[in-house]
Amino acid sequence: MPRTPRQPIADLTAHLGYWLRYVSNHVSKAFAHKLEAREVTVAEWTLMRKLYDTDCLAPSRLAEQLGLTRGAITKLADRLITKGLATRTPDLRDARAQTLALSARGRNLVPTLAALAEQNEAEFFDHLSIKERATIERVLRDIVRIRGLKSIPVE
Amino acid sequence: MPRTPRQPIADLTAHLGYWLRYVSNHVSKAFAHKLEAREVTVAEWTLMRKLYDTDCLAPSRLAEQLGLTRGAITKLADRLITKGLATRTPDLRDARAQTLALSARGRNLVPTLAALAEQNEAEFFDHLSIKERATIERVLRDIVRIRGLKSIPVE
DNA sequence: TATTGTTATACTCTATAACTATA
DNA sequence: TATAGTTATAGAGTATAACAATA
Repeated sequence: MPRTPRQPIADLTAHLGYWLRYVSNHVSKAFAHKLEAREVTVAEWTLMRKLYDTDCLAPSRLAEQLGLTRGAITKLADRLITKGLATRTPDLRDARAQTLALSARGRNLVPTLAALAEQNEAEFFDHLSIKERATIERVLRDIVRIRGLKSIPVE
Repeated sequence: MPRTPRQPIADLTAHLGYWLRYVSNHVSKAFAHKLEAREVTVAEWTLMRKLYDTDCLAPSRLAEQLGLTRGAITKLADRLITKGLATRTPDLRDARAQTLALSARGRNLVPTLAALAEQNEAEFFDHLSIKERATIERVLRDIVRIRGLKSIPVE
């Protein structure tokens, strides 16, 4: 049975992008699995982590800083509020504005989740030498800088 | 206004997992954008790429090799078939079995899409030195090997 | 009974666009 | 008219579980 001739093209595994994605996907999935027991998703964690550092923030500020749309922030915030991990309060000076913050429970949970993040990091990268680690971090940071990448991804 | 004390925890950007995900997400998104003009998604491309190398394959084989469920393969295959890029034919020896293959049009399209993948790769990684590139690829491959990662991600 | 594949359902993540209530 | 936020809708990506046909 004749078939259309196959033009030789590069092996997928010849691409750095392939390996990057392969490993990144697994690291993320493993982290998501660790978060599951706490009923928090990776995207929710990102939002919580940001609020932990800033105390409180307007949805539009969060959208900018996390590289998401305002609608996406609303949805994530809704879920965190439903779970009792965050609060939404109206701004007194501008009736259009809202402020998002962690609830006490949410704030208390962050160190625990951060420990899971550390554990995940260790599982995947602890065997690397200091030098390897430095090279990778530098190269990845360079790509972000050179390509002017915005938006913070989930992790 | 007193608030719950903030326990100091590691900066997100101290994690390799963070940078990996950051860059990987952008590389993938840029690739998805390139594929858009051809009306193919990244997951569809992965399937097409696999079929290009194997000529044809049963859904269950594809599921194993791409690390997806059979249901997911059915859905992806349905879309490719709707677009005229793949075909599904019953197996003559086992009436339960099906065989997926690229259509002539699908097969002809693969080199074009592969060129887009190359272009994407170049945009993000061309500035790396040979040594940097080798280090990263080796480290990522090692992680896959050491951690025994399965499943092929999209890209 | 085990296997192959499909279907039904659901959920996360994210976007776009329309809409509401101010400013 | 511009801005802040929400809501509605949609679609990719993926999973689980139930199911039909066949082995």
